[in-house]
Amino acid sequence: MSDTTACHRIGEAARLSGVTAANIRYYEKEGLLTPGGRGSNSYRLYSAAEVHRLRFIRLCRAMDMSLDEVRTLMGLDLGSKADCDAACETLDGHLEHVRARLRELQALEHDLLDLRNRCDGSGGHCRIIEALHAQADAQPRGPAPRASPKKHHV
Amino acid sequence: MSDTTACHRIGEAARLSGVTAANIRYYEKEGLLTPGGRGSNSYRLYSAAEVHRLRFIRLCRAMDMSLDEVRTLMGLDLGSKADCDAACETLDGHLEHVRARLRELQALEHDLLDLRNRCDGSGGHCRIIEALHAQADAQPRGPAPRASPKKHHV
DNA sequence: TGGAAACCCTGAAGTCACTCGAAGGTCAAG
DNA sequence: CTTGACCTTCGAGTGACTTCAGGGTTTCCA
Repeated sequence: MSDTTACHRIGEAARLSGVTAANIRYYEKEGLLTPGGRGSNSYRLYSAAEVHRLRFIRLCRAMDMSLDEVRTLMGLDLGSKADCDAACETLDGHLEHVRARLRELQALEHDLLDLRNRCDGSGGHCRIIEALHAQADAQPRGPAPRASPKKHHV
Repeated sequence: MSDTTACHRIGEAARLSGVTAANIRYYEKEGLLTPGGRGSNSYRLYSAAEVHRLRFIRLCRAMDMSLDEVRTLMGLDLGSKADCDAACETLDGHLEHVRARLRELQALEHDLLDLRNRCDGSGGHCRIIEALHAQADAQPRGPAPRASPKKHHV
């Protein structure tokens, strides 16, 4: 099952998978897709299996995995115990990362609301900017305040 | 109060503000910091006020604002009604963005957990990869699944 | 006093995951 | 025969950094 079913051009593959055409070319360049067949006009052609692969990638990306993680995941063998462990590990790492970010954002929302509530919109002088400055002063000096200035992706 | 109190070198300013030295230079290059005084050795020197400004930036970044938003916010005048409105608008837009991201991440966590629970670690064959493939197949074809492949920053 | 470690400088390039633009080739409908 | 939708490549741009190369300076300890 390689090129017998290769029938979609890139635009159609894009519509079917939800990945833009430009992005599909990018994934190919990045080695997430093996450069499949081409028509006589040198247009790229995609089989249903390749569209599936694209959808798989999009799904992983929607889950905020890095392309590296996706590459790892896609290289795994369903039957192997070692590969199962690898998949679990990837997922666990990922889950932790998502949760950390979730905690950060919740704290963030709280802070932002707090800040927002300082302005009654009545035209009296604005306490928002004032408050931000005060907070900056109040920060003791710790290495990261609460939402760490992202070093990780996302 | 300009250079009478300019006493910290970049490393110390970094420690005091929680912004790395390289990052401080970057902010200066980006115009978020006015290029303050230099010592006879051409080392940058930072006053307490400048350290404060750095902390302010870090706080905003920790709240996931873009440097552009920070620039806007820093240019505002505390007394002006128009500027107060601008601050509120920035904050509101920002709050909405944080909340949207929060919703996405919650859905994400759910999906990841779901996926993770498919592997009991018992050594039977791994259902995680299988499940991902199945999901990719099940995806109807919509333009974005749930967590939109980020076009916004963060 | 000497020399190593720790600090500072600049400018340029690398990172990630795209996104956009220019300049062109191909194809079906009207 | 032209119009417009599609496809091709390559190169550059985005944001917010980080890292590197190749130097100069300062500080500390023996």
